[in-house]
Amino acid sequence: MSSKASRWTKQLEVIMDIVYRNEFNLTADEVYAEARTQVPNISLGTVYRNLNKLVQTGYIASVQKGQVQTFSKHPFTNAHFECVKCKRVLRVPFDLRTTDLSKKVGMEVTNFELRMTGVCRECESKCI
Amino acid sequence: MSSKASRWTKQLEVIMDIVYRNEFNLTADEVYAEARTQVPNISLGTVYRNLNKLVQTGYIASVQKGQVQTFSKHPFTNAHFECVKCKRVLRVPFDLRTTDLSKKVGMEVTNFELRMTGVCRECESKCI
DNA sequence: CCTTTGTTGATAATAGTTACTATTATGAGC
DNA sequence: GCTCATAATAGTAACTATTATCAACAAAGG
Repeated sequence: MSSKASRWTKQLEVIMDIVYRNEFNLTADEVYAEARTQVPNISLGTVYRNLNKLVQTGYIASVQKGQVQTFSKHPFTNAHFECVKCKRVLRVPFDLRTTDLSKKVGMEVTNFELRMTGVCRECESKCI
Repeated sequence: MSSKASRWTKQLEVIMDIVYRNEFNLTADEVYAEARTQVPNISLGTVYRNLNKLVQTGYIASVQKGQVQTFSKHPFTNAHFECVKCKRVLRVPFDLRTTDLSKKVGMEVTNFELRMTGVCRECESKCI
């Protein structure tokens, strides 16, 4: 149990709400832009702080895309294919469960991402 | 086939060699430090340029760890568990083949990484 | 040779994220 | 409600990893 009491702020609520209302992965900047419509002078640092807090407490999940961190309410179904040529990241369907992974690694997996790399169909056919 | 001819330079060779001699994933900085012992005035930009070139041609693989990109000769067996508390990244054994993945997604998968997140055993027992 | 063009080193620039600090606001106990 | 300790905030600077820029260089082919 943590020794430091966590406080429920307007900002935290707004950020949590944005992630939960959204179906897809959001970057911190996207959350920031959305949050500013509700709390005009909210700071980007606050957005990062609260997003990371929510990840650590397990309320939301974080997935790395290239060099940017993204956040979503979905703690699963994250399989991506990244093209080494055009750098695009494509979502691909994949059935893999956190419960199965937890058993395999012997630790509680709350989220996962399967990131594959290669050359996408488009670049392959273009012979870039 | 590419239209621009690629040249085999001393720097490219040194960088390729470093990655191939090493069993584990290296950051660009680590490759840079090592490369400087052989080519004292090599530039960090050159290291990045060549590492990315090697990734694109498929000679080496790149795996994202947190916010840093790492490079390795292993194009497979990349399963990691990242703790959301202590931020450590642990390697975990996992059997998953690129050939099987290629079939599933319908594109040639040259490399993949299964990244799981959760709370590691140590942090779990400490109740941080 | 001489031209073309890929590569390099040095450095500036960028992107994403975190750290710092004075100020504000939350919430537990009165 | 009011007080007070302190967590959280806004604003901004700093930091880290990576990429872009560019003059100088070097290899390959006529």
